[in-house]
This record gives sequence, structure tokens and C-alpha cells, in this order.
Amino acid sequence: MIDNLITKIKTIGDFSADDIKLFLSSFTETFLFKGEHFLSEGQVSKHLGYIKTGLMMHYKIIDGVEVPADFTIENEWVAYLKSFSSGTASDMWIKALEDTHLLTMSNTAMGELFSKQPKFMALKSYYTELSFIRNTEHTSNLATLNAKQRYYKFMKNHPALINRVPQYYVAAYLGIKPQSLSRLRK
Amino acid sequence: MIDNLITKIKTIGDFSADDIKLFLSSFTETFLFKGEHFLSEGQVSKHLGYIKTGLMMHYKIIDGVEVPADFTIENEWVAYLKSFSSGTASDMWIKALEDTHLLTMSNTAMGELFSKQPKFMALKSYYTELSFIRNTEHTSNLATLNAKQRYYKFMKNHPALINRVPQYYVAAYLGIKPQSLSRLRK
DNA sequence: CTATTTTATTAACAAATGTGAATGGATAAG
DNA sequence: CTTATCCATTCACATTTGTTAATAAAATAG
Repeated sequence: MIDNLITKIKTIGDFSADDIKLFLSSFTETFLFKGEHFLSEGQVSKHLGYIKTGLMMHYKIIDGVEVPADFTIENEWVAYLKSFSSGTASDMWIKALEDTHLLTMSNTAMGELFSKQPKFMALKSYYTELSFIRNTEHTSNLATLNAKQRYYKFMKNHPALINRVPQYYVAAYLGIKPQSLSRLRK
Repeated sequence: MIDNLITKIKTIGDFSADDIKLFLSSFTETFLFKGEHFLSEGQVSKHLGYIKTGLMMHYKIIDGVEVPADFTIENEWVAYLKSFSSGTASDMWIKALEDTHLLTMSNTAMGELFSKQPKFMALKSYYTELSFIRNTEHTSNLATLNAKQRYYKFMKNHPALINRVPQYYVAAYLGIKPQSLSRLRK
């Protein structure tokens, strides 16, 4: 719910009731059906999203295979900063794996928000760092753990995803084949 | 050389001769011997570096093993943005793999530079994106390629590193054991 | 230069992961 | 409801990668 978003931003900085009102007014309600794209390869990303309910996947298509880079669920931010911040075409896809209800903020709305209350810029920095940390963590897991260890760690760190993300996506995310994941699960 | 740095920043934005002078005056010459650290775990990173000559490695220590996250050579920027930008303690080490000659800029010098000429902020954004892209690329290589393919790609994309980075570091970077890398090389 | 330590290679064997194919269940479309 | 498609599982076998240990080669310290 929105309560969660408000609670979250209050941990980042000290915002007044008016700040919060301004912040919330920068968003638009958006709905994506399962399979629909939030961002497509070649597009320039123009929106950040905050997921109220649902599940989204960042992925690249490599040799015809969808290779997930990240999963995002309710009460998390979703964006592809590389494209959003730089204004360059995206090399990543983002699609809904479930019907997903989002709050989205356009880059122009974000610019206005920042000009009216610069304190909100800290939010973007915070999210940028978080993305970076998540990616770094995933990289070192891939480099240092074997398939079984990666799967256990994934289950431990992302219990909410296990029964919602199709296994062949989990497998691709962990850098193994679906058959191998099936074997591990026994 | 410095020429290379100047050429590089001119591709990012349009800077006057005075801008360049201001920019260069923000740096301090620094020298690290092979094995010395530019950043240690637990420290808060206070400096960006631009490598004039030499080679540095970002790494974490996981179960007693040094696991490289990135390599940086002459004419590249070196920094751990997660710590530098957020002011939090670093979970990463950065050390010189060769005697390394750097230009360093402190975060206070950077703040002054940005206040005098905000255009230079684009440089930091550019570098932030570049770091992100490099990490993402490495992640998807680990997730989609087998050891041989990763090694070939590493040789192709980083020919300058092959004979300068010890093989056991290359192996750890590629997520394999040194013996396996030796086998691949035959 | 020599001794010591560190790094790279090799081999035999074990373990993990990939491949191709078949099957059954689940899900979606009509 | 029925059919078609997609997804997960299983198996046998191939291939890749890890493990352990020994040795050689290279780099460093004295």
C-alpha cells in the first residue's frame, strides 16, 4: 500500500506532510497485465515505477534466451537507470510476470519534484546505490558459488520469489539449465 | 598522459581552457607501489582516482579468497562509488597490482569543482553509468557463458589485461579454479 | 647469485552440470 | 470442455569443472 511507500521514504529523509503530498502527486497509477512490458529494448526509459502489487523482471535476450538480471516485487522500485538517467536507448527489457499495479513517475515529473523539494534527490541516490549493490552481490554469487549454493542462497534471500517466478527463469538467473535446477530441487 | 584525460573529458561536455585548468588543479599526484591499497574494507572512500600508469583491482575477500570484481588500467577512472557517494564503509578492497601512478581527487575537492563549474557533474554521472554497465555485462557473461567462452571473451575484450593480471585472479574473476583456467589455455 | 616463496602447469579421478529426448501435468485459448 | 501449448521433471549419457597432489616455472627477498 501507499503507507509502505511513505514509511520507506521517511527512513531516507525528514519530510513534512506537504512534502509527502507533493511527492504522491507526482505519481500516476498504472496497470500492467502479465506479459506486458514496462520497458522494451531500444526504448528510452521515461518512467520510474513503484510496485504496489505484482512482480516484474529485468532481462536481456541473449542468443534468443531471456536472461533475467533482476526481479522486483511489491513495495520495491522498478527502473532501468542506465537508460532513464542517461536518456539512451535501453538494452534491457522489463516485463510483468504477474498482473502488476504500479505508481509511475515520469522523468519530467521527477524533475519538477526535485526542483520544488531537492531533498527528494536523496531518494534517487539511494535507489541507485541499491541497484548497484544488488547487481554486485549477484555477480559475486555467480563467481564464487556452485549451482546448489546459488539456489539455496536465492531461496533464503528471496523466499517471496520462489513460488512466483517460473523455474526456468530462476534457472537462467542462476546461470544453470532448467533440468539442472530440477535435479537440485530433489 | 594528461592529454588523454583532457581529450576524454572533452567528449563528455564542452569545457573552456579555464574549466580544464580548474579541473586539473583539483587533482593530487599519487603513487602506489604494487600491493598497496587505494581503498580498504571498512574505510569510507574519500577519493576518486584517474590512473596515469599502472593497474588496479577491485575485489572482495570471500571465504579467505580474493574475488576480483573489476580491473582498472591506465587512462581509466578508479573508485568505489558505493562508498564514495554514500559515505558508508567499503565492503570492497582496491589494490595496485603494479606500481601505479594516479591523479586523485578528494570528495571535498570534487564538491568545490562542482560548485565552481557544475558542468563537471556530468562526468561523475558518466562514470557511474559506465561502472554499472561493466558490472551488468560481467554478470550476464557469468550467467550465460561457460568457462571457455568467458575466457575467450575476456581475452577479446581485455587484451591489455591478459599478461598483466596474475592468472589466479583472472580465474577467480571468471568464476573458475586456476587449474581449470590452465587447462583451458592449452 | 642463491634461496625462498609464489604462481602456473599437469595428471588422474571425482563431482557437477549440460544435452537430448521422453513424459506428464499445468495452463491458456478457443 | 477440449485441445494445444508451455512448463517441470526424469533419465541416460556426454562434457565440463572441481579436487588433490606433485612438479615446474617464475618472481622476490636476502
